[in-house]
Amino acid sequence: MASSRVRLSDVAREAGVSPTTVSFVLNGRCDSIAPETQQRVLAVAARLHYRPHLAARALATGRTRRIGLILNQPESFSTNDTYFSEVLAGIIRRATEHDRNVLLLSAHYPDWRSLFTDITGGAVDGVLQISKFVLDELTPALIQADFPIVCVSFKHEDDHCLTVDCDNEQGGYLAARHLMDLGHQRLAVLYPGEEISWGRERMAGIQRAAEEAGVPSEWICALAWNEAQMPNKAWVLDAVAWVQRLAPRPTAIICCDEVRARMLAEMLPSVGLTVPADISIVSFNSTETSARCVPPLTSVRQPLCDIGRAAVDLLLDRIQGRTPENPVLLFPMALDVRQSTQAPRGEVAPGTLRSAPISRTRTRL
Amino acid sequence: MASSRVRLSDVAREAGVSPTTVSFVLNGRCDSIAPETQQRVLAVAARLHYRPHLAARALATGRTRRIGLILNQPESFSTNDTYFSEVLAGIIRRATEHDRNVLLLSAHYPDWRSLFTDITGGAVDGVLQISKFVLDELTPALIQADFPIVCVSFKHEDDHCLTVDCDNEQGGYLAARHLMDLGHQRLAVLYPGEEISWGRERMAGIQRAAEEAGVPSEWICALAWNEAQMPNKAWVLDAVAWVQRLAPRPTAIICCDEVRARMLAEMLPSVGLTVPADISIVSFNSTETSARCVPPLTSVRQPLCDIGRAAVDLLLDRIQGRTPENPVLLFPMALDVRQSTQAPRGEVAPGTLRSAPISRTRTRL
DNA sequence: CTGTTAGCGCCTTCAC
DNA sequence: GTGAAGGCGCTAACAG
Repeated sequence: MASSRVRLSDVAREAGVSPTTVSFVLNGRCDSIAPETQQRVLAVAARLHYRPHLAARALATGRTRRIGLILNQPESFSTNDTYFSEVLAGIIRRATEHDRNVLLLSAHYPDWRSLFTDITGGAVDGVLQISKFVLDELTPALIQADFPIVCVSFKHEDDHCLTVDCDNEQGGYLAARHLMDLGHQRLAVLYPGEEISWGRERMAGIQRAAEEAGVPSEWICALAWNEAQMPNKAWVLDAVAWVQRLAPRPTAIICCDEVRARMLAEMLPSVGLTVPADISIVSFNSTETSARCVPPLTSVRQPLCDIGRAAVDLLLDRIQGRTPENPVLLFPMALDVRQSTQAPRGEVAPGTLRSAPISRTRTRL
Repeated sequence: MASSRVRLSDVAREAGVSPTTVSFVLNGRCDSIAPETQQRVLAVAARLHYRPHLAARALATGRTRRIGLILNQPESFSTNDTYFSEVLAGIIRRATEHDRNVLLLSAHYPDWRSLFTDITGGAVDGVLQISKFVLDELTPALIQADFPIVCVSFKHEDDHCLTVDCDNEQGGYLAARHLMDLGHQRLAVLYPGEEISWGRERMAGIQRAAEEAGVPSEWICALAWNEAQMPNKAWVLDAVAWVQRLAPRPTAIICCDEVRARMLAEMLPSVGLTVPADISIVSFNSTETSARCVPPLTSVRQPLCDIGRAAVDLLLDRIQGRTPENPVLLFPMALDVRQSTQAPRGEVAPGTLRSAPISRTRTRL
């Protein structure tokens, strides 16, 4: 049974029409085809269990109806960092709605060139890249080759590049502003450094809040991690030691990564610092990871699922040649206040700092 | 620039050889080609930035070098159930090692037929299916079409079907045995019912442990959830109420799902039951989800990443026509004892039950 | 050891 | 409204 594949021509012959007609009917180009003929073709196709051969179609049309998702590392999934998973869920759902499939492209390719070769060799019509890539050569190469690409949650140097991201500057501002409203003035910031766009931007927001509150910028101390590494306990331990060494000790920590924030919350008590009594913590992303910490972490939320969906939309537009008026799409962030933040003890009471109400409208630079 | 794609024939012409030669060189069939010619071809290909067109190759060879992963629901990722993510990480890594890509196939297709059409229409060379499918028609259809498929973490009716799974019966046994060794005799079991293979099997293991310990099977009470639904609080609340109504009340709960187990641990205190003082909990999977509960959950672990890897290996073998001697690959489970289990108060002391040491070698039926 | 040739299955611009 | 014909880029027999 099922000896050889049923082809378009088989359907045509069986229905007594030409291949063209069948192709037209099956691809919706049926404006110019007798309704009766359409019915017949459809019926025959169904009866024969005709299934178009995707590779043949792709060869003929130059389109695969597939989009690629570049993974910096397979562990992206297993860090218990649901950030990635939630964005992915949005991507998959939207892609499916558009009748597109998602091809996972692992950066664990032997080298970036072979990945580049596959991508531009017709594996997919376009790619989504989440997070700054470990293989720094790939992105510029794709952009230069004019291959459709959308950067998700990070900004490429080239402003021209399609991007979906959050307003990280605002996020940083929200976090710092919340703390300063509570009376905190000396802050420790844990972040991926200035190389990573969201690290840089969040820090900028934090500094804007400090300025606004009249807090000297030297009171904001920052420690950077290596974003190429997965979160690990050793680094967080070092960070804790670093915080302890600071004099005067900061009364609050802003940690730009959820997994590390949780580790932090777990480790601080063991060095005698109770959260939030002795030290407050603000985290980012606000997925369940934050909510389920002990104590539940105050966290800056971003609409992860929407980001995934928007990225797909943008990419498909680009693939179809439509250039959006604005290449960079920014989503707003919001603060989820939980139990990891409170006023510092014996510090300046809230309200004495010079600052405008947090709900004030702000302008993006 | 980059006007039109560089083709194989371009390389051939430029190198002064035939397309065949180029094809051979580029595909490793170079046993029969002068080393010098090879060098020349390779050099030209590199100079011209030649990149083979994947669709064309797929059309000619009938192979895509892609494997599909059928997702029952995009939410698979975002339930904070790292189970799926960890298996996926294994899959991706192994696939990449074999120079294969993973195509995500969402069950959110309009209907299972269109998914079937894509799959058998040459989108992928074979598929991995994790968890029993919501669309029950797809799997049998693929199997009947003799399309390469590997079932991961569930068993299809057809024993013939390639499967990678854990020894769930053993897992159930380990969980129950641990509790009974502690002195528990009345157990509540939360599971997906007998329809789901791992539910059925774990329950069988639990009952074997009960038998072995001389515990009457009526003392093991089970409540089934609907596996087609994502874990939700309402169900867990009902489950808690159900446990409370049982008389005599069980002293321990075995919950076959990690997310629900965590919810359980969170809700029980609110009805006056302390874990583990009043009631013990054993969970499954033992990912970070279990470890980070309050209290950390005793849990039955399975080698999730290895399962993913093994599934890929099995599928690729099948695709290449190699039929493994044993279609079903079972991984052993192990028990991670944490803080959610302890001896019941005022119950029979450990040791009085008739049972062999847990380390005893056991035979699979 | 290398070149010639004939598809792989579908799409699509043209005439009819 | 429908059919004929060429081509998408690569592979793999089969000669030579």
